[in-house]
Parts: sequence; structure tokens; C-alpha cells
Amino acid sequence: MQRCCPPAVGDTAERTNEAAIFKALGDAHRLTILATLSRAEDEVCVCDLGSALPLNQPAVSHHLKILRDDGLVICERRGTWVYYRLALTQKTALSVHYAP
Amino acid sequence: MQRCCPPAVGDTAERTNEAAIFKALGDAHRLTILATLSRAEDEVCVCDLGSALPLNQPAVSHHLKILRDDGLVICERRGTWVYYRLALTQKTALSVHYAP
DNA sequence: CGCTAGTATCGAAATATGTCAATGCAACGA
DNA sequence: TCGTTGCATTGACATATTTCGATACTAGCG
Repeated sequence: MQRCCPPAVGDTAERTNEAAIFKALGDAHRLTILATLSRAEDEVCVCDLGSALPLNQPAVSHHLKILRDDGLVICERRGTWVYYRLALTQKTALSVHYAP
Repeated sequence: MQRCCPPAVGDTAERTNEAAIFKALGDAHRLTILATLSRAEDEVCVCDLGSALPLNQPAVSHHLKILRDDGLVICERRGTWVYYRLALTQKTALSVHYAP
């Protein structure tokens, strides 16, 4: 396989993982959730997250699951309520630089 | 409207714009395109961008249009070929910090 | 058990992705 | 000039994924 330019850095699987994170961020409602969590000094319960969005509870829960599955937020149940907070991992740092 | 937590920063329109950029990055093929452009010292023509992807030309063109519409790349036609390069604007800096 | 908070599942509408065909655009040769 | 060739984009369509509401379900409390 002959090419004029060097092949792209990183394999496809790695790039797919990166894309999944960006995809999770590619929704205005989820950005609102993350912004709310970031502004909150402490964790925020689901009902408060939902009250800032024009969605009903199942839809909010759906978006939260996406953020959970991508490791962007973590949740903890205490009694009746579930509290969310940002998962401050490398992923959320998001200092993206192409190419590495 | 009464809430326990402060409202999210930024209005919906602004957040929608941000989401559009993340959505553009939320695809492994488009990340490959951006990585290739970033690695290339100079611009890269469409045929070379396409040869690094398991897609045919129309699909590549489609992805390039998404990146163009979001202001992430710019293109220039010279003769028969069209050359792409990164649009090094604020958008591509992508030093994301929530909340601002 | 009843009640509330949150999640999971299902289905419909909207959107995204990729392929094929058709169109533009520029270079080249008769 | 005209037709041909090759690169790139656009449009139409089929398929896949996403989004969100309605409903059903689970967990915890009194």
C-alpha cells in the first residue's frame, strides 16, 4: 500500500474509543448536565439535573447512562436519591492534541 | 423557576454550537482525517485522505463537508485536486473547560 | 403495602452513515 | 473548439443509530 503521506497515528480501535467520548459530548443536553455538575461544588441529584432540562425523567436518565458508560460521570445512591458528580479522570481533562 | 442549584452557564444556542463541534469529532473516520491533516506538514489532497480510510470517495467527501461546515478544516482547489488543511482557529484549540 | 426516585425497555420519529448514480470542474488531446 | 478523462462534490436512497415519550420495572423509605 503506497501513499504520499504517512499513515495516521493510532489504530482504529483507539480512535473509536476517542470518538465515543466526543460523541458523548456531542449533545447540548449532555453538555448542560456536565456544566451543571461542574458548577456544583458538590454532587447533584438526578431530579435537580433534570429540572434544568426540557426533558422528562426517563430521557434524562438515558443521557446520564451515556455519560456513565463513557466514564465521564459517576453516581452514588444514598437512600432514595441518586447523586451524580464529574468523574475527574484523564478523560475529562480533554486536552486534545492532534497528533500526539 | 426555583432550583436547588445555579442554572447552567451559557445559553442553549451556545451549547448547541459546542455540541456540533463535539459531534463532528465523534466519528473515528473524521478523527483519522484530522490526525492525518495534523501530521502532514502541508495540505493533503482528498485522494490521499481517502486512501487512509475504508470508505469510497463520496463518503470521504461527506465527512469532509461536516468538518468544513463546523469550521475545523478549510479546503482549496488547485487544478484538478482539492487540498485540505486544518483550520487553526479557536475551535480547533479545543481546550475545553467546564464550566467557563 | 403504598409511595417516591430512578432506571430499563419498547416503539416512533429524527438523524447519521454509506453506496450508487449523476453532476461540476479542470486538464488534456484531436 | 469539442469530446474525453479523472478528481471531487452532490443527490437519492437504504440501513443503522440516536433521541425521546410512554410504560413497566426496581430500590429504598415509612
